[in-house]
Amino acid sequence: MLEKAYAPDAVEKKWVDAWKEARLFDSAPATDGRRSYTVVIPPPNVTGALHIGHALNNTLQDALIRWHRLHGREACWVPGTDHGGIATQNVMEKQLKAEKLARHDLGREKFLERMQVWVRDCKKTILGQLVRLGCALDFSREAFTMDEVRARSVHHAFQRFYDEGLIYRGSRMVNWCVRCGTALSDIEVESEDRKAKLWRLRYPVKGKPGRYLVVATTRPETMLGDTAVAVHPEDERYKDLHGAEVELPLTGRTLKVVPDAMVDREFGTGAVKVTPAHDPNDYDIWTRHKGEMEGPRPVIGFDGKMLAEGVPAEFVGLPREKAREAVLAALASEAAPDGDPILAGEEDYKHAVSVCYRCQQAIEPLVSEQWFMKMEPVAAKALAAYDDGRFKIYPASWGKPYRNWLANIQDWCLSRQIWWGHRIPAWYCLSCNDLKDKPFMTVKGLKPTVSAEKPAKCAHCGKAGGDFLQDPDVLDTWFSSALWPLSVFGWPERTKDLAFYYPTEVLVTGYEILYLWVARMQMMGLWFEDKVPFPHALIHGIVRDKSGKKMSKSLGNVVDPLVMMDKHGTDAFRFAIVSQAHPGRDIPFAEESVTGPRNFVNKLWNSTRYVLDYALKNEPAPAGGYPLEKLDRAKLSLADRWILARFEAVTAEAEADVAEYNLAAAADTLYGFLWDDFCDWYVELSKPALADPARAEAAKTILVQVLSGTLKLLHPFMPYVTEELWQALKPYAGETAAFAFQAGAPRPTGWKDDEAVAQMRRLIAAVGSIRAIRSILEVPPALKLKAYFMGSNGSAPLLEKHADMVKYLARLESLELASARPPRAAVAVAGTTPIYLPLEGVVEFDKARARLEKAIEKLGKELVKADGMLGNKSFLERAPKEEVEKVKSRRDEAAAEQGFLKDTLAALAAG
RNA sequence: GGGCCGUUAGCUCAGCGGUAGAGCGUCCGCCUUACACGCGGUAGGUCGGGGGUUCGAAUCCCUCACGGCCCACCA
Repeated sequence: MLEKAYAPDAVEKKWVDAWKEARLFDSAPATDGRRSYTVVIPPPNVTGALHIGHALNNTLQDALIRWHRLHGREACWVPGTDHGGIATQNVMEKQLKAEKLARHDLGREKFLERMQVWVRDCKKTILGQLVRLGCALDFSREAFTMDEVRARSVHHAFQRFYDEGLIYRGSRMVNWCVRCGTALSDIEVESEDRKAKLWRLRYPVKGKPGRYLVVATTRPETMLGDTAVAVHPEDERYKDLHGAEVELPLTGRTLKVVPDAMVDREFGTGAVKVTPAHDPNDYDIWTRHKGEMEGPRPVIGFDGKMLAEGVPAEFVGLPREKAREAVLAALASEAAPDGDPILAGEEDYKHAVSVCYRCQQAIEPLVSEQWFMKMEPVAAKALAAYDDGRFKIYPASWGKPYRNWLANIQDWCLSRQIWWGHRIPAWYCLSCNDLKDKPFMTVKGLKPTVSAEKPAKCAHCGKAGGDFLQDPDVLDTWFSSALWPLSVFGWPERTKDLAFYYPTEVLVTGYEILYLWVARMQMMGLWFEDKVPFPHALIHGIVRDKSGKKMSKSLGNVVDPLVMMDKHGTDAFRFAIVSQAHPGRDIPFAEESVTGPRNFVNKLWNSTRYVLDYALKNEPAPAGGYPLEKLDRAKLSLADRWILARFEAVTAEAEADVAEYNLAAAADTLYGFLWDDFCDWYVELSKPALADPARAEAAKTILVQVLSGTLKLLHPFMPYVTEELWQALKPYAGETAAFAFQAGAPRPTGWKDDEAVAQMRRLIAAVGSIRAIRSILEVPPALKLKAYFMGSNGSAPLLEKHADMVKYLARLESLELASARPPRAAVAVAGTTPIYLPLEGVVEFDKARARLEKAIEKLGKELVKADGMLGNKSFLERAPKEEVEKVKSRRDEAAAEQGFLKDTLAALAAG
């Protein structure tokens, strides 16, 4: 016997333990021909606890895994975590900072040791949260992007790309994060609108006294590194200055004036100072005018401070921001030859600043030596896979941006100057490479030997057993993430797992990492295995706070999933987020949104209590339970046939929704079925049926089977409560599986029955109509009324046949056929058939009038509309016949009902 | 500067070519023996504006407005 109320805590704990004990979610390659259904988790970074976005992401995956396991696939959901590169290193650096330490105080080795300890704890937290959320993960397969197996995958991939000439070392302008101390790839840079100033600087033109070239800049400190001034080739104002020279203030250096079409004549002064060492555009200008101007002159170092070389002593060593102030001060006091200051103006200006996606600090573009990967050939494969439909994105609207990104792909900067990550498997023979006291980033022409271990001999000089230095940098964390669907199955080894589980089925993730991760997995999978790693990607939105703002610690609007689970139960919380996860939409999460689902859990609980305690009276289950197969269709009641048909239809609907990854729609469909169809109508109608020995057996069977079937369909969304309830129903349902997970989905029963559905719909409407009248006219709820219907066609035969049902549901004393309209009666309708409710002495008629008039008016509008359509020749000729029929019957019903209401009104007035 | 998404009941959102829906909230009435985390009923929308296609448009096309996101080298 079930407790009176559902207690989530105890039940959840019970099943977590039982599932674990049974190793329920462990998977092995099937040998009986069953297909795999594989999902690899987007490995959370080991940066701390999971947030509500993870809860959404993993609930969706869990629902898919459980759904397809119920449908007979060999489901395998691979858990794991990501080492998380810069993000994780930053977490550790913050901890160190609290201890007044920097990573260099510890040294690389000690630092990494500490990281390992942190990672161990963090994994435990994360995996514990996933378990709590109910995730059906195969923990025997837990992987980490930096464990030994994954390291082999990474080294192998690097080696192959290097051998194929796709990975190379080169000098480029890269996005440098001064705070994180590392280069970043282009997609790790975000742009942020910031308030700034636009300053005007006057550069004196050489040989033309009194002539100045005025440049506009947001970064005056970089003027120290200027090597040219650019103007538009067609700009009349400056045509005479092409090839002229200007003097760079504060330094006395000479700059060339170069014409370049990139310059916008409308913006600023139409003249641009060119700093090829610190601006990507300027760098490009230099590449176009190499013979005409000096190349990059770096003035800002990797630490963000002004360099010594070529910088006036007063600025040397100043951080960028301070240097800006100092340079501005100097330019304001520095007089040009005409006596006026060099600094000629300042205006407010808002513009996009490139910032680091991990620390939001302004990016400093710097030229350095880094490892890059040439992406075009790899992207071409992914592009082809997308175009020919081997890879599909849900919702499809993400396809265009995805495609666009691949089509315009840039080389990928792979190396990071941090310690936490896969060390780049490149070694430098000290005979071939002069590395004495030089930062690798500045050494040109290095000759690497690529190898996971210290190489036996140099690939360049062939010297064996020499001294080698391993590249100090690590790989972009996304490089190992990109290999995830391969590496978790042991690739490049030809493992049985790889053969059975790869390619995986679907990748579920948020759109913020579509390029960073999804696209790269596609590229890697196609390049190495010639197969898409997953044919489908389900791209969900971001969970925001209830006002639509992004959740963030600094805003203090973060919702902790654990707290939600504690307060409302895991199932209610899961159902709340899934029902809001409409394809392609962000989710504004309000805690109140868990209330409905919590009530639904309660509803499920009590429906099952009804079936067990009330319908089955807690009697022991007969051998084999109450199978549907034993039902004699000819003996079923209308309600029986109706609920079975509805169940069949709803099952198909939910299946179609899930096939399109529209889990919110599936959840909604099942919610509505259980609550409205099953509880509000079938359960109510089963009460008199159970009291009737001729019908009791069928009612019991249908209650048990439909409810347990619905529980199985809901199990992917709310695993705990459905497990608990399904277990209780199991013997009655005649099921033998140990857990709901293994119980199999409801099979089609063949109970399609359009007639029953149509008839039931009619009777439900009739009951609704009677109830409405009772309620509006304030008939005391407990009072049973007499009712009469008339006619021999329309719904009359149906009412006659199912008078008991209507009587029970509408609280009628009697429902009989009458030959004449009873006096002083209100009227309800069943289609075109009137149901009269004599109300003499029961209510005050005045109250009914206003309401009747309103209803008559409303029906009048409907009639006008329907008549308009039916009077329209084009409609009659061109619309499908069934549509015309629909309108006709709608018109007839409205006309009939309006007639009854008018009669009623007249009758009331007469009284 | 491109591209995408959104604008539907008081709130949060479904629906996306055939009479406007759900949940929550409102209001009225009910402790009717599974459930007051409940039951029954009720009010509330010219589906952002304007054009067009169609027998018919919230749903398709164009355009405008207002939000939001993504991409892009305007100093």
